Amino acid sequence: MANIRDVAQKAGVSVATVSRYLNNKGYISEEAKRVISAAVEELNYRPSLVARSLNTKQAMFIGLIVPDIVNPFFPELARAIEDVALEYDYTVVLCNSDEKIEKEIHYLNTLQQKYVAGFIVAASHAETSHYTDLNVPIVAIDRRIHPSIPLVATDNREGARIGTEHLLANGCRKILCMKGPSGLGPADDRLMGFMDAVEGKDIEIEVVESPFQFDASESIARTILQQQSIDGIFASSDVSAAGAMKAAYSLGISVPDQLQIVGYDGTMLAGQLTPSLTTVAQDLYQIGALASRMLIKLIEGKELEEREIQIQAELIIRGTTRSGA
Amino acid sequence: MANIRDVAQKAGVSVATVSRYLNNKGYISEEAKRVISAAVEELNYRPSLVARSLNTKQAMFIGLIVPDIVNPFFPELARAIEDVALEYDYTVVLCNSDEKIEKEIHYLNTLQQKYVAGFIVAASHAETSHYTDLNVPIVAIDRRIHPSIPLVATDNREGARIGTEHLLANGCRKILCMKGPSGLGPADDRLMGFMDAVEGKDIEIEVVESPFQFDASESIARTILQQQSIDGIFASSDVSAAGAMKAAYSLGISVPDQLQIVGYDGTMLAGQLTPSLTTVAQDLYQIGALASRMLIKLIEGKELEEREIQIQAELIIRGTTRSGA
DNA sequence: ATACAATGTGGTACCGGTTACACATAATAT
DNA sequence: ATATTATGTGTAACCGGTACCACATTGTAT
Repeated sequence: MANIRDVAQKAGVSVATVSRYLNNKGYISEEAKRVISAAVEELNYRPSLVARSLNTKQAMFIGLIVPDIVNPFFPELARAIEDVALEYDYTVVLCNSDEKIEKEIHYLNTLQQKYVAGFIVAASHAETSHYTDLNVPIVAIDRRIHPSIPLVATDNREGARIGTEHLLANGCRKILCMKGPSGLGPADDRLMGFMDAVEGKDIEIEVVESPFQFDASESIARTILQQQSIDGIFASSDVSAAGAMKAAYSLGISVPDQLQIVGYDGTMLAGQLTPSLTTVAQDLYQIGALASRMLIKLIEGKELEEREIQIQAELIIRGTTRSGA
Repeated sequence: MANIRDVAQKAGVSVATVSRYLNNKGYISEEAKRVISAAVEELNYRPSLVARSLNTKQAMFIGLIVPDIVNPFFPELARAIEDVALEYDYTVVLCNSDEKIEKEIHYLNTLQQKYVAGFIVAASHAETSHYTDLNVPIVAIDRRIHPSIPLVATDNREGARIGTEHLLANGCRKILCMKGPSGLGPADDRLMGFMDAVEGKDIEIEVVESPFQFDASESIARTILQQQSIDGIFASSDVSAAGAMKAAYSLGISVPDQLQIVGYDGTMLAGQLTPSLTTVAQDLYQIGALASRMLIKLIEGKELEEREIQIQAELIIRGTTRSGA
């Protein structure tokens, strides 16, 4: 593989001139451009990005830390981030944290040793000091890490309110709220939104905590559906809603006739279920894309107009509630 | 940030000794180890992996090229690859190709400029010259790229045969095969397996090509279900099967009573559908893990015992066929 | 005519590691 | 006693770029 000195020699100029040509900075004559371009072509020269990074102390990639890419919430986010990164010639490193603090720290360290340009993180901890004293730009998605760290997320409280109102409007009178893990910002916010909607109304409610996992959600829902006559479920994630649908099915409870269900997130999964799931959709692609653009701005040293972006959640009415098809 | 010279100075030794210590190669006295270790500790020194890569011409990461991480087939694969990579201190770069040859080439080039250690690729093309003359190790998953490139995949023909036999055993007499895009190795193999199973039997069949996408699959299935009295569907992917389930539901055809459906892949999606989908499962995690281990062997210059690994596919009987729950 | 900017180019130190080579000493073999 | 090997360490070139600085030349303002 040819290096910059080979190119300089072949073109009959100095390496400094070649470097200027490659980076399009400083003065270069048209003549020099021509000979260098020809030499680059002839040698099929590609600059070593590693050597470049050693100087600039910045490699053209960004670290994406998510709990688990298998959770259908994250692939869409990852996809959007990758699309924007590609546009700016960045490359995305995928890191699964399993919500374990040691894994987060491991990746933070390792990637910094590789001169990563920045991080996008869907964190999961109250313990955040390892994020706040980083010397690399970072953007949080979905969950707030710390007031000092820019965030892109949806208005979870409002979204949950809208979703719950929909159940109410459809006549539900005994509603189960499957809230997410407590301590997790969005889960708490969604619970608040749920409460906002039911408060002061003549509605029976039941709240249960359920992880963002299918199997656990199914069994939790099954237990409750067996004991009580629930006519509406507001689930804090599509995965939990899917678990609830399965539980209802296995108990012979028909959806949406006897039981109406609203999910949250607007993942692909929601649309692929049968009947398809009414859900409070977050525009996951947009969240990812905005976070990515934000991070790149920070990397480039630009100022952010807004440090926190709230996306509106939108109710998508489908087959698990009665006003849907 | 401290560098190796700082450490050497603080420890009162040369940089060569520090380097030997860090890489655990060559002779180092216990005394030297102690003082260096102390200096490293005190300065909180982390070696620059970029500087290291510039020498070794190899960065500790591997490129993963998939058509689209949003397709539920790939996250599980990616997860497995990442887990194994982590074990060996590699880091995974996620690349979505959208099945476009230019994007594949772009990533191949860019990552080589970054001294990527190797690639794992779920390719999608007949055109493969850009893969074969790479000077970096590469392993194919799911789809064969070229006889010269190691492969980890399942026995698609056999898997499809087993899946189809199951429909036959359950009494289906008019079966629709939703095959994948032609030209794609696994899709063709699965069609062959389907034919193997129905050949010579008194069965009516119908074959239609359908992409691995939910919406398209749904509308294709709906059209055919409206026109013909199908009692069994063998779909070449879980996503297509999910589309077919939705189509049946919207036409008022009950699954599995009037129509039985078998999917393929064994993705999480299959288990989360209602009723849950009988599917020919590939052990996606294992495919990913094996491919990852294989690639790392190649990177380390070791010989492979086998250049092609076939995983057996396994039928998981669930709710969309009658012998299931 | 003189000063000063704009344009263009080259030499070389530097980023932070690795490693070939030289060299010294201690232990073992002949 | 001498040759040989094992152990331990340092010097400096090198990986392949970037960028500071010096230096020329040409154009323009005073």
